[in-house]
Amino acid sequence: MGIGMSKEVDLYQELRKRLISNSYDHGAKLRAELLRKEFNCAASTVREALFRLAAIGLVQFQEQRGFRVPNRSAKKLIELTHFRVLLEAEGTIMSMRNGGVAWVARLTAAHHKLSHIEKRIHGMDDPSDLIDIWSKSEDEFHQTLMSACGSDIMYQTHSRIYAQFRQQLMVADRKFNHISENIQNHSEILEAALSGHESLTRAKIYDHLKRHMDGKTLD
Amino acid sequence: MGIGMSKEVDLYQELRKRLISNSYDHGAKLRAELLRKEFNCAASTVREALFRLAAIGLVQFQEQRGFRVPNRSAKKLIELTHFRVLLEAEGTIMSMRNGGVAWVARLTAAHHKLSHIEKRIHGMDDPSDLIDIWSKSEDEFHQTLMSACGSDIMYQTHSRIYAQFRQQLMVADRKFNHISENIQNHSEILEAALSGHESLTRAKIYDHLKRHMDGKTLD
DNA sequence: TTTTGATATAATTTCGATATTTTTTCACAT
DNA sequence: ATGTGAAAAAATATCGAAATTATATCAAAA
Repeated sequence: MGIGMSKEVDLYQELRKRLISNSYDHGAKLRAELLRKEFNCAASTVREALFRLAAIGLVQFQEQRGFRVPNRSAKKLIELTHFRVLLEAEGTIMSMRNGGVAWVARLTAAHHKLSHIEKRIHGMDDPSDLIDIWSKSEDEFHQTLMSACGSDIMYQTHSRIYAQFRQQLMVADRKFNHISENIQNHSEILEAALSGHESLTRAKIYDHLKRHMDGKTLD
Repeated sequence: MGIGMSKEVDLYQELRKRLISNSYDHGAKLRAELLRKEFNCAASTVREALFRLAAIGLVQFQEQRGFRVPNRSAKKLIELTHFRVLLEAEGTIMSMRNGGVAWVARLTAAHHKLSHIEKRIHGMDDPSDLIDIWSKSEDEFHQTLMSACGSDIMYQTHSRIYAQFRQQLMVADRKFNHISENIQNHSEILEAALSGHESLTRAKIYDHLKRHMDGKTLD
């Protein structure tokens, strides 16, 4: 537990991790009472943490009916993918215009890290130990794309949408069935962004995500 | 007070109204203790309502430092305007593709209502009594533009951004200094949308909002 | 005068309990 | 069997107070 961190922050962070990594069944109720016992705190503390998670769309809140893990659906995944493409394409293009060398450096570094991990995963039988680290790296790469767009509000929105997108993805996809495709995609996005070609960049971001647009990448 | 409405919902709705209509100074602290007295409820009830308002960006929350009304700034207004144009243009085009006659009917009706009010305002010396009703109508018109886009997530995001945008606007703008411009803009957006011309529609939405992109429409 | 640190004050966060609402259970009637 | 409604159980929402943390005050030292 970090210094200055309130109990709620711990709760929030822990639950956030669980929700994004699909530790809970979709649609499952998040009972304040159970969490209260597990985390050894008051019910209202749990409640607050859940409200904050509802704020970013990772849990669903219903008046007088508590909190639950959002249900997964093809429709939702398609919507999230669409929106993510829009935000990420627009944000990346803005970063290309405003980011300068500093951004290029950060992006190259983030890609290098991600690419390294993805290549290791590619040659493994059981890469499940690397899920967490890959997860963080891919997150970082996509966030870096947005990071120089100059708009806090777009950056934050993208980060919410990305989290919800990940929450919707099926387990099978986390087994790296498309790893070689992904390696290719990430490289092409980097190349396009560095070349300064805006519509090409937009197209490469779309290519990377288009396979989620038919809703087949769900459970 | 509506039936089945919890205390918190009342609080939430009331505070939301105040925040959007700029009843509080920007940057002002929202002390749970004061609100508790005013609404005759517990501090944690206030706290929850404030968390939910923070979720949609209408109040700012800081760990161990409570809640405050977000500060206004040119940067923020410019960001919000940019993002709103992106969302509203994209959403309207999606509505044009998917909405069909039902959407066209709803949009025409919403515009008719708005246009009627705006014309009344145009001929008045002191239109301050009409602020609330105009506010609702303009909200409805812009929401209707998005309403058939087929993406809940984009619709909800737009509605958040719109609320934050309105929160940022200066008082002077609420005195209808640009009313004749607005009447023109709204008509042109409607026309473009009905004509099915996508890039024209995009341009008209941009035209409607571009005057906020220099940050001069602040206090 | 400015800075530092101790103390007092005020605000926020957490708590455990109570009140309210929803959901489940089960006897009874259709 | 099926549906209805009352009672019990479980879950959620609200409360008032206690514990924690930040902020203001002010005296002493640089």
